Amino acid sequence: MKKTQPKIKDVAFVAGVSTATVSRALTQPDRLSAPTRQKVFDAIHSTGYRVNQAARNLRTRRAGAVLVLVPNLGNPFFSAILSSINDVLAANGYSVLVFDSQQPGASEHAVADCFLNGSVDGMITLDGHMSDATGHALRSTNMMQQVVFCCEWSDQWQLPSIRSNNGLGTRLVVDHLVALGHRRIAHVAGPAENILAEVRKKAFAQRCAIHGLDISPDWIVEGDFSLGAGARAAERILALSERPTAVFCASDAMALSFITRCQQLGVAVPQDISVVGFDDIELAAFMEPGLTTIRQDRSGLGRLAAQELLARLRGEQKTEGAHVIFAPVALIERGTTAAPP
Amino acid sequence: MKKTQPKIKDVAFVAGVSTATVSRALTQPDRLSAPTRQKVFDAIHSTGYRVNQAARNLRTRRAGAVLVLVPNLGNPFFSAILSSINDVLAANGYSVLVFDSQQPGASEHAVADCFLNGSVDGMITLDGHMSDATGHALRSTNMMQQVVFCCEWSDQWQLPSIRSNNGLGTRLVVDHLVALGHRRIAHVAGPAENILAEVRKKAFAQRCAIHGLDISPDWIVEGDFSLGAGARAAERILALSERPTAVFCASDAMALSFITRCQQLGVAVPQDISVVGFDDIELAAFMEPGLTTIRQDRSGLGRLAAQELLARLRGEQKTEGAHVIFAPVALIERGTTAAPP
DNA sequence: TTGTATGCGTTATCAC
DNA sequence: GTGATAACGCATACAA
Repeated sequence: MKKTQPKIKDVAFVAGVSTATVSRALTQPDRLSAPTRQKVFDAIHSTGYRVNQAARNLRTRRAGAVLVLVPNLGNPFFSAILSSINDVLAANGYSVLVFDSQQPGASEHAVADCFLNGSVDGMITLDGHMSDATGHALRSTNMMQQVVFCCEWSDQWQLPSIRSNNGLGTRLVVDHLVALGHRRIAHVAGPAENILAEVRKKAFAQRCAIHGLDISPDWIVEGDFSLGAGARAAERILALSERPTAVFCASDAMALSFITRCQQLGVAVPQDISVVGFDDIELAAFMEPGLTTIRQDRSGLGRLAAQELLARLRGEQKTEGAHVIFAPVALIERGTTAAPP
Repeated sequence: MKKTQPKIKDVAFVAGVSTATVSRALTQPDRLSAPTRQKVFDAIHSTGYRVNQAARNLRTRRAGAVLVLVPNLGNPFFSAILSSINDVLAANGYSVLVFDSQQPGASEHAVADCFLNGSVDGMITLDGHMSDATGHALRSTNMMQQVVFCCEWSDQWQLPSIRSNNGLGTRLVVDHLVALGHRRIAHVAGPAENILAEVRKKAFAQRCAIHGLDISPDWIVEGDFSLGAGARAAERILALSERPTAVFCASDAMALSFITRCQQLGVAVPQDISVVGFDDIELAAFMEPGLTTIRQDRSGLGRLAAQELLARLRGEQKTEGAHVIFAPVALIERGTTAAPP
């Protein structure tokens, strides 16, 4: 148990050099001669020295930390992405600061504060909504270049965005169902204000139109991606006089509870009605029947977002405005889709 | 777009006071007269001043940040706890730094570094394993008092621990099954080196003994809490010549996939075999039949851990060593348990 | 109650 | 290639 943490001065004394040299050994080892460099490293080792981050941050005006804004940390879909973001950033020496954007109280200004007080070098946000407070804070600190959207995005702010190819995913779903012979397809959408819900719903309508399908307004049900929403949607859709033969749910969670409610109401999946999800959460492969769904590359989304941000933090990425990178999606055919009854 | 962030000196100039007064207005407003306090606040507002965290941290030798160590961020069970930890800490002005302890590369020493370089004031760990590197770093920085276990824990390090009452939960399960008439009960455990797995397995054996049940060694199957493990366990248990009539799975994930595999193998739940889980994840209520399980108070666990740590950071909590707080558990009876065939 | 002056531990700017 | 030294922005002991 040491009295106190050794400082750079102590290392310099032990190594018989100046503090400047020790500092250089840490940040730009090439600029030192081999022997002195070795002396310094030995001294660092023998003293057990670690740089004081606060002092370094103060001097360099950097934070060595990145803020990740997650809407609902409890949602496993997001936490998987957070995990891969964390991997990449940690491997590059950045700390990851997490904020839950859904949390009522602090978040509104807390995010802005992180930039204003310099405790963060950049941000990856999984939340397509960006508050004005945040936007202004980014402007006034010239931080707009160090913000990356991941999964969700906002057209209001012209920022780089890593996202799944939602349009393609939706088209794969419709094409798959049409190929099976379905002509009456329903859609359980996400919440109206959500960009993903909007894009998928629009792509769904367009693709149906291309196939010449008539989609009744009753067949478009608004949900919120949650388990509860899927169950409620099932009740509404199964009660319709003209019942669809297939349903495209905008999330696996809604698809799962949709199917459960069907079973409870005596409707067989896929014999009576086909169901497709979106996400390919791990459970999709472990239910019976397995869930046909669109796989999103969650770890890829996180990794790409982290790499894009890293490039910007290094000043490499010069592209201005909305730079969109699409992560691949794929249709995973399992047991919840079949030919219509 | 300002030229540069205003500093405390600028505020002092505008308010017509000294920098010390501005600093005091921020940290101990009571010690100022009402009028000067007002002047300072006005100046802060008009200049758009924000404290520079790095400078403050350097001066106060605090970080204003807490490290949360999560084994597998992608696991929804942990992320739900992380969420409530985050809520409490954020509300108290602490940033939350997240680390994935399962991640192969950095984590081993990265955690220790956080303490050694002073970038963190304390830690909540959801991982019962604490590396020696971390332990020594805690010792040498006198940080042992600012570490709290949550969910999992380690008897090796005498530290405060917030945990569910795993023993009670397990007893509730056994009693429930026995009350239904079961005498042959299997257990799908967690991985051998996991403290939760160990505690639940031991409690299971003890409670079965109290009820006079003979538990065949074949009926204890080691898993790893994952979906894959539940399916594998089902295959093994259903193949036994002397098949149990009920199974207690140490996690809901294993229970889910256990049930799915049963269905695939033509074994009906709960008619042929009863299944109980542990955790009460959200999905448990949205499957058919609903999963009988032990509810853990995830948000409570996180909240209590955060509060315990906050008290220690404030220096209030004087209790030394292993201070254990049990979060309540409850048996949630749903549809996967019934009388034996 | 308020102001003055110093130092927190580093890095960057000069010299040499 | 290396050393002396001045910031970085804030909080606090001490004076007033």
